Amino acid sequence: MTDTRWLDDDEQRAWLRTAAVLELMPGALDAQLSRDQDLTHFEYFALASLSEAPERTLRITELATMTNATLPRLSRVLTGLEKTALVERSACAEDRRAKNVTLTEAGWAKVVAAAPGHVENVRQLVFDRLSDEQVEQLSAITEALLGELDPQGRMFASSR
Amino acid sequence: MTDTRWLDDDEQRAWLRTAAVLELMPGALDAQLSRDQDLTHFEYFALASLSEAPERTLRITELATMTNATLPRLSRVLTGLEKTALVERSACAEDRRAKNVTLTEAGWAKVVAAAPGHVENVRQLVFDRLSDEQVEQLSAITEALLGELDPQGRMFASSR
DNA sequence: AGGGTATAGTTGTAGATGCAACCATGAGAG
DNA sequence: CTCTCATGGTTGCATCTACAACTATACCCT
Repeated sequence: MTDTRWLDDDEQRAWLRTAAVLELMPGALDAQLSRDQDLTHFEYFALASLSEAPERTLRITELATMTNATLPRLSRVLTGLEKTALVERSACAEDRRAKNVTLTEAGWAKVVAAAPGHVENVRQLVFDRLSDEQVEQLSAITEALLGELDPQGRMFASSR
Repeated sequence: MTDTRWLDDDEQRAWLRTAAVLELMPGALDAQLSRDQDLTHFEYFALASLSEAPERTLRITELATMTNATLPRLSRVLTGLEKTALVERSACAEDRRAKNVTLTEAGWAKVVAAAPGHVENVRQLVFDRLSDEQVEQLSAITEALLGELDPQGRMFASSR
């Protein structure tokens, strides 16, 4: 048990602000999407992930990994999205334990409808306030953090 | 309704990474605290906020503002913390609608016990991976974001 | 004073989420 | 072959959270 290496003033300030952003941002993202499109940010992210997959289809487990969801959570969210006909579950030929989820036409239309408002929101919340230089810095910083948070790159299967 | 200003490649990359950090960090913070101290990050943050207040006491509403919690949520969390004798509620003399929450001795001891592990965790997750320059950049970036997310500085009553 | 409105806090209730238990299928060892 | 163990997915249950309704008190205006 060694002595604690406390945060110095700069680190302290950076952390307090980061923690505040961490606390506030999810609500800001959810607010716009649920107000305008009756979607949570998680649902949007899941639909968007499907929309970029080949055949707009993924294994449930694969989607869970990409969205950092537990399987039970995703299972119930999919049940909800199935009720509004945005996705469909189907059996998986290669592995009969598994299932595929596919984005329906209505689901695709939903993503297309939701994307502009979401992007506009992200712009207002983030990019309108940052210089080009800061965007680069943010990119490098978050990449470094993901080295610890997500060493396998689970949330970046497609984008790497 | 004007055309959407889509994100360019740099912005896209920065946002994907930022969204991933936003998704993963809360779990990483909660995991350490609940494993080692049987506290959620929210509970820790509330206790820590009380520990820095004058008399280790705050109005419930004030604490709710500082922690970005709704009043019902905070009310129930306080009930839990009261059960383990980490805080105490008491009537407020100046306004008989209001109540004060005070950190007990046991609550103070809990914060003292929890802080080193939490700081160590934040170090591993964040500062060990960033250069001094990047810490400064992160500070400036998050400050800019809070300008939109928290224009009143609600989460920074004490630290500004 | 008296009435209307706003604020502080708690509680009812419904929806979301995690953990653990469960069922079905697959993969490997003998 | 079949026994054992691992994996994919769903469901039960406990907990957490938000929204709305409610009580009590304060403030304001006449």
